[in-house]
Amino acid sequence: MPSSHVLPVNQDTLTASAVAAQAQAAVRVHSALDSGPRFSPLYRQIKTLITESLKEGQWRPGESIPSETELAQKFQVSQGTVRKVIDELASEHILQRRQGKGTFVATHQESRVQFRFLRLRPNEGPPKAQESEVLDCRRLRAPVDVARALGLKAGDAALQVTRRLSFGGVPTVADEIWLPGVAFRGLTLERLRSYKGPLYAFFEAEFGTRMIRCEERVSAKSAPSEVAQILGISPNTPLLAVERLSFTYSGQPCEFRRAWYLTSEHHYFSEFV
Amino acid sequence: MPSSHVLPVNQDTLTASAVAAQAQAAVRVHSALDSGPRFSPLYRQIKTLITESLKEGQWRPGESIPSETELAQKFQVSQGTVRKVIDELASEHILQRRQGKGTFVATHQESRVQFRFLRLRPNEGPPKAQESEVLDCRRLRAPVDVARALGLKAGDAALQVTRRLSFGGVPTVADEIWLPGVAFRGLTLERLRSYKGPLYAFFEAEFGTRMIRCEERVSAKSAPSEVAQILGISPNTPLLAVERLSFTYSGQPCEFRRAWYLTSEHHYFSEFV
DNA sequence: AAGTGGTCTAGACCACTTT
DNA sequence: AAGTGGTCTAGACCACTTC
Repeated sequence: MPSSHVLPVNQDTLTASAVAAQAQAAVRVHSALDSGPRFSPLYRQIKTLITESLKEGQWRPGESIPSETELAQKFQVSQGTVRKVIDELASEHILQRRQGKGTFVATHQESRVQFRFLRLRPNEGPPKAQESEVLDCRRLRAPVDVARALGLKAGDAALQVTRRLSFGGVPTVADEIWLPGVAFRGLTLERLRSYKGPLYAFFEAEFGTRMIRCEERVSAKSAPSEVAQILGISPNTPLLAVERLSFTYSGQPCEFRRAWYLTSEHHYFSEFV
Repeated sequence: MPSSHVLPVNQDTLTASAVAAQAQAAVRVHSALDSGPRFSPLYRQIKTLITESLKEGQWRPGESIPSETELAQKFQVSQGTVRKVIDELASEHILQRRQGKGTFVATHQESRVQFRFLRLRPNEGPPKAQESEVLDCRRLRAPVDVARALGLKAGDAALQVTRRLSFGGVPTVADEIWLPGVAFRGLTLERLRSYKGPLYAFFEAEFGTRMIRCEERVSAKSAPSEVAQILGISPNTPLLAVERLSFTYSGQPCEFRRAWYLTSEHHYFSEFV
């Protein structure tokens, strides 16, 4: 399995399928292990290859990837098979199709994306203007819980960013963001403050770390005094305590957030099907 | 082949209402040489027809729908077009495919489904056994806020169900469920208490109301005294206040819930991509 | 063996965008 | 006009389930 080339076709599986286009079964490499006839359909193999390319930054966020027909030729499969791959990646918000233009790598730069990860909505009226103040940014050794969340060893280098978010001038969120030190080498308070736009767009543009998925764990707690001070509220006000763990392409955790949401004028919105 | 991409009417194999719907779709001819009104692609028209059939209860939850080849014949399209429709409905959890067996109408009876709408997870360890106590069920006139949520007129008949949920014997959730009176005529405390299984399974089996999607709005509040009493906690304990609005096939709201979650040993889990 | 969903192909044409 | 994604077809074969 040559890892030297991601664009070139995986010789083992794909050229074989080209030769035996009619007899696909011949291509299906049953995983030589004894665990039964598990095979990977072509579109899965190709999805893996394309995901690898994205992981390695071969096509960067906002750029276009090759057309369906080009990819079909490259992988020696039909356009329909490539389509199925792109359909899936588009439904995962990893790629984005634009009819007549091409297929693009999704990015956090777009306005519609920014709202997908902002679950806080005003109880009434339209969304207010958001203001973000970076209070601090320091390089520390990862505490045990942070290290476990990020898949680091306790004591590894980590970055801690503290912020205050306000909506329409009202302080509403206080949070603490933890990042792995190695991936975010060179992050400073100044760079954070000078960047305009969403944090994830900053991460993706400046550090090549693209967040594609995240988990949140929410509970209700009384405001600790430090948090109450930041938000300008009285201690023991009930707040939402939101822990967010974000993941990048590879499924690697890339950010851990501990946030406090004031929900007197806002609420946390969640929809499911 | 119909180059106009309009469904033919096949009277034999369809119910009267389905035929009506189909005829309606057939009217949408691509009449325009110059950027006239948009017409739906075939698979959208077919998706609408199938959704209508589900709405009308032509195939009930848990039952199988006709095979892909049968549907393709009925609608006079290729199997691939039917596949695309079913793919979408399956991704929305409205249908469920089972290889070698057929395609089935999704149901709340299944264990894996029950967890999709239960966002409360233990902070540590595996999920504990859940116990549901129905405290009361009464027929009332809908208060203004409930009426607005459910799309009723204030004062319309409504049902109010109050419950207490416990996990591993620990009271954790107190909620109040509001249902439209007409759709749930005949619901009584006894029937609720005698039914084993998830509430949505009960609704779908006994009242033909299938919940397919819901929205939740979460905030942090101090426990009111009535709630504190039900949960056996001290008043003013911070709780999650969760308002849920559920929708049925047609997009019609069919349930409004006001719940209080104790999050000392549990948290509200949310994942997004 | 028959029936179901799952994968794949090759080719056609449509709609949209850019040149 | 050329290139892109979007829809649709007809047919093949595979994997899984049931009879």
